[in-house]
Amino acid sequence: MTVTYPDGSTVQLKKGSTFLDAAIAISEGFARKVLAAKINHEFYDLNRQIPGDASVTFMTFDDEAGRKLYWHSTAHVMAAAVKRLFPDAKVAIGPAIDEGFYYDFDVEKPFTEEDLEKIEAEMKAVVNEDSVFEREDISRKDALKLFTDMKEPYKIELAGELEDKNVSLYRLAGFTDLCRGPHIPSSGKIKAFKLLSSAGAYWRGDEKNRMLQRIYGISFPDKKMLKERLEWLEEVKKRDHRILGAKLELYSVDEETGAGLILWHPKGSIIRETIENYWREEHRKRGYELVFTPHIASERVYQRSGHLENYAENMYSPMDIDGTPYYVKPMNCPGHIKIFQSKMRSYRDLPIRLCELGTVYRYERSGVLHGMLRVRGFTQDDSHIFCTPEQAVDEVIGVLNFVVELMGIFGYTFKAYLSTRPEKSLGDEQSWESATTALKEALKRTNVEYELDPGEGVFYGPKIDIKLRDVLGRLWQGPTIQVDFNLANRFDINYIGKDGSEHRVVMIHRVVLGSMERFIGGLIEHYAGAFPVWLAPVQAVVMPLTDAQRDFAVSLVDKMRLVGLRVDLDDRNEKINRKIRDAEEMKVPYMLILGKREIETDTVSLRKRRDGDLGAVPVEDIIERIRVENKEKTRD
RNA sequence: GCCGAUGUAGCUCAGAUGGCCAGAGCGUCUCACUUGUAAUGAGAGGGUCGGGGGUUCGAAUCCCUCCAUCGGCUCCA
Repeated sequence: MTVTYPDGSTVQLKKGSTFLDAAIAISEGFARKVLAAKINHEFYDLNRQIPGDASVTFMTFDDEAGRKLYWHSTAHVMAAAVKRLFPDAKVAIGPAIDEGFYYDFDVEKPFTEEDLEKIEAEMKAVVNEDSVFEREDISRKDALKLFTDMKEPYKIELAGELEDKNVSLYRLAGFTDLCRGPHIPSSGKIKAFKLLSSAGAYWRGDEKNRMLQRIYGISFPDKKMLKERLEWLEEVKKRDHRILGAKLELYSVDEETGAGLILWHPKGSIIRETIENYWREEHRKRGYELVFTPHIASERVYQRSGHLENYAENMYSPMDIDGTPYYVKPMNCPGHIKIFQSKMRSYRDLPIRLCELGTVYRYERSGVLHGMLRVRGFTQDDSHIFCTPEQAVDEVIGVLNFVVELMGIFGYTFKAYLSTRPEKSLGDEQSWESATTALKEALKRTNVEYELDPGEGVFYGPKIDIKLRDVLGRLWQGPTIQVDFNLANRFDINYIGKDGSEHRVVMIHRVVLGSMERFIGGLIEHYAGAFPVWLAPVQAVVMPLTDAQRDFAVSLVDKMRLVGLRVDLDDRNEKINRKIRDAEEMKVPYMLILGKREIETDTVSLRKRRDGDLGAVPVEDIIERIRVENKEKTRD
């Protein structure tokens, strides 16, 4: 038979040859790397026979599919180890995830740290045995009987739901699992792995179900890769905004004040204020109008908006004002709508772009709170654009261009997702169709690449989600652009058209930063606390060597502050080494060292954080340098 | 909310099996030193041992309960 490789070359193999044979035909070395094979979109284990003439693609750890099956296979190894150590454990599911794998088990007692170590040791044994993954195709009926005999209720449930008449089983080291496959040929292919954590997880993610114990892990074909991965995790830990936020005195959360409520300290406030000022400027430039709306509103408006119907579980209990219940606002939309409706609007007035740094409060379950990233009170950089249907595409384009520019300033790249109509949703098919088309058109015309996220839209309209990629390659929820039919209808938001009659507006809801809390929390990690000059709470510290330079230092600080720079004086009775160390620890971009020599020559010894000594520089040049970076928003 | 872990000075952490006034380093304050590119030295002050309740002659240590934090599940700006 003829096997065709992806590059178009072919090889003749005798009938009954396996995929491994086809890989060996390329080279022994390549065959060692190959994990599984694919014909069209169907995956095959390497030891399976090639069904006939075919175009075969091989998967290795270098491609995503290969990594996933490698990790998934490691999950099997882990399950085999767990079953050996805990024969009563019931197995649930064990998929690969973006970075690694997990397996859920139903056990009497949650796993402890020591258990994980034991499981790791047992996994090593399974790997050393170089156990082969054996596939068996059986009827669904037989599978059900098998898992009933094995007393594996979760597998019975899963097998019972499969549509196919036949299902596949995989056996490894005495452990039999219901699994579609494919797998790596044998457990010996796993060269390096580590179990990372265990935690409770509901069966099928539903809190009404029993809680299982999930173990997370990661594996690699090379010890070095595991080491790099563990170092990466260390780096993530070092950048944790909760640690850096405290160390750099940016914010705190206080138990007595309440969980999930951010206290912005002076240094954190400077960062926020700087971003907010920039944000306001950029919005005015683009024809947005800034507004303020109240923090509380009567229940009537939330009845009308539908929040009490659809969003009540995220809203706090009302307070009584003269017999009427009032709610703390969970969203800014009603306020903006009321401003729009305060007078008749002509098509000539549109688009109207109202924006607000609006602080909202939402109930979040205690277990989900997380530093600045998940809080109960936060300020959204919110905007609602009211426009005609014809203007919608251009408005979305405007927002996308805005996003591109703004995210570039912070050094983020991003990925866009278009979420379409979910099952539970409002509005007619035509509205959804035209709004989704408008979003697509805008993405196309701005050359923003996107992925489709079918059925992931909000109930009131389709949306574009933009995920930011930080320096460590992690994705963060960023800007969102949503078309909202619901509110436009509920509030009956109209404009007078050319024809003199009323028409429904198109309402576009969007945030660019998301919320100040989440955005800045993310920025802390993105920059590892070392904010660029324009955002740094302290841009420079002036350090006199001895008291003799103190007066000169004070006048230098004053001079720099006068031109708007954020400068501190470190005139503590400490050695210069100490002052430098402390400023480096606080991630201050510039250190200005003043000694006798400098004063004589009207220079300052300039030191850049992380880079070190830059030598003596005339005072004016230093001021200019920092001013330029401040103005240009230069990143390190 | 659920599962597990954790909570000792401003910070990082010691304090087996319950037993004299609860310790260290860093930071803070005071004094000395007047300093040349990542921690000068000495001294002093600082703790309801997360809150409440209980067991005990005696609790930071054991039990109950609440709160918060951390890792997840679910959800989300």
